[in-house]
Amino acid sequence: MRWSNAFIPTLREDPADAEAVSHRLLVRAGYVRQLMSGVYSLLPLGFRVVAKISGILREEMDRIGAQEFRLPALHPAALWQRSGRWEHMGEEMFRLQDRKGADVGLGMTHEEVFANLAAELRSYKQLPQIWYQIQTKFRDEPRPKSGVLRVREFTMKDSYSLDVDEQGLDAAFTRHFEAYRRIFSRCGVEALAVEASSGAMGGNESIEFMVRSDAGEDDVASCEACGYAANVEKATSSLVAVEDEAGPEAPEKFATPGVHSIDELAAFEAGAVPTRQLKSLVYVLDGEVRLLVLRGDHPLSEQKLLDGTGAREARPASEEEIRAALGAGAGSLGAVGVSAIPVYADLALQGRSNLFTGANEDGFHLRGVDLTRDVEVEKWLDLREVSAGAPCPLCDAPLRVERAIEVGHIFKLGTRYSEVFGAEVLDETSAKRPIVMGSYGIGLERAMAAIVERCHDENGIVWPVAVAPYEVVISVVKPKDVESLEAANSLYESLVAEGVEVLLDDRNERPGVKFKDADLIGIPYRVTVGPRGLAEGKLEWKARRGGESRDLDLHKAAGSIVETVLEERSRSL
RNA sequence: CGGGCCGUAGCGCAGCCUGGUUAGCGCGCCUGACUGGGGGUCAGGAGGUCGGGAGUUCAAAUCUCCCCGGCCCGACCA
Repeated sequence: MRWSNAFIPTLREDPADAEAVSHRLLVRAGYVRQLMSGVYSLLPLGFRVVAKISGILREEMDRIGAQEFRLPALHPAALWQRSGRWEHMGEEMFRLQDRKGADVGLGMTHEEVFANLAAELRSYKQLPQIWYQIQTKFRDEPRPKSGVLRVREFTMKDSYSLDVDEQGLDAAFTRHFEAYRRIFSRCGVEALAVEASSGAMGGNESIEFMVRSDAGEDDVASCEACGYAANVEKATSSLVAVEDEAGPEAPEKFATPGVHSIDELAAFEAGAVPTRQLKSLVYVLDGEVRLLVLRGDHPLSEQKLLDGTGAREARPASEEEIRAALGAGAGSLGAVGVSAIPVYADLALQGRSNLFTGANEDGFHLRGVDLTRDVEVEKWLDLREVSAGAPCPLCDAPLRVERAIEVGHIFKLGTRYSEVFGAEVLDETSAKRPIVMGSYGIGLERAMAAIVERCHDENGIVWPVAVAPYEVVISVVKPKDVESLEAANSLYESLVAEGVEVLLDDRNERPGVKFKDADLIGIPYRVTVGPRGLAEGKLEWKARRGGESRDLDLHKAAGSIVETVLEERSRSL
């Protein structure tokens, strides 16, 4: 491609509304443009990067024996009503009506459509199967953000495994796990595989692939010592045995005027450090009021609460609901003697005694509380969100907690969809068995943005060769110089003939502009052709990453460039 | 859905509070010249429903109301 004919609208300044690095750079370097909130156009450069990622995805899906489909984006309501997700997905699903007034939804994911097709499978002999597609998904996100990281319309590679039994699913899951490792490694980013909550997808096991970045929306706990890694929605820490000093025979009430928080009670002279306090939270789970108790310094993880109770919705109780349930306001709540509403306590509190908590009377607290003796705990649950430094559940080393972008997610779905859609096969004994499914996704534009988050410097993007829109850019310092232009053209032709992806910067621009643009758009290698070098029969070869450069002999340049590029390509296979 | 903020040329912004010539600036763009190894210089030029509508006023980018769109924080989110 000749730059003079290309549409690469680079901007000299950062776009005003871009915060995240990937957002800023992808817009500024001319890869994407916003059409409306959460909806982006991929410009030629962006499209080429996504096409590179798609290529890697197809190769790795092929490698595990997957077959590519192309499924509709337009789905009849009836399909989603069968799985119950027409209602369940709520406002996140884009909905419309056709001319006959029939309800139609835009596909957010394709479990339903694939399960519906899988109903044509008859025999275990036809299994296992892995089906996939690379297609546009629509989700009416409440808050699109960070450029192309969280959007309402995006491309996803979604695959689905179909097996007769759990062992088959385990095998398909493992194959995907390995394929995903290869995919992200080939894309040039380190993706951490972490245990995750399955959330609304159902199923019993899921692993997320996370790329560390401040622009991410998830927190990941990881242990350098043993390799444990989990989304904080799922992560636990080991329980440290605590020796509480002997307390009184029974809880003692004492006045705590003006004390309404853990911190205030810690600062109160008759108070106690947060680790000796109980945090009491009133929550409404699917309409039922519950009292949750955690250690004073432990934050509640709402996702764990949902996962642990099986509730679909959790919200903090209102001031009125709290008063109705416990007779006091938030800030003076406690679980001692509470029997009207069930108490769920965090596992970290088991066996603790001599603790401080609210007295369910405004302005009063209790000390000397013994969980076992004084509180009627209905369920002990893992409710706390782990924080940095907490001991690893496997080896007790301190955990790290970091922001990360979820670039891939693999799920064991089970038979939820196959049962509903009648996707059943006969096994060896002629018994009908629902197909056991798995579901595996990767967001392409998000992956592109995650790569940029990891691969950039102050001058712009620094693409890994495997996903770069072009592998080499030839910058012609003085295009009006006939000798320069001829040398550049002939190099360009030779490289193109060898299958190298080259961008020839033949624009009538100052060299500084060309260098800045080349750095900005992040092409891995740059060849500079100018009178100064040509006078000595040389071209300059420069790597974007690291910046090292060397002179190439004009007549041997093409060969050595081809060699380098091919070597770099093979490295990511 | 709650809170904060923004919409003026392709991009980045000023002007608005305190209404009043022809709405400015930088970058980019077009023409020409000089130039050419990290966003060059000079000369000339094009480009605006001031997000939309209604209102107040002799007069609205500026004041008022309604609407639309966008960004950030939170809630939410396979």
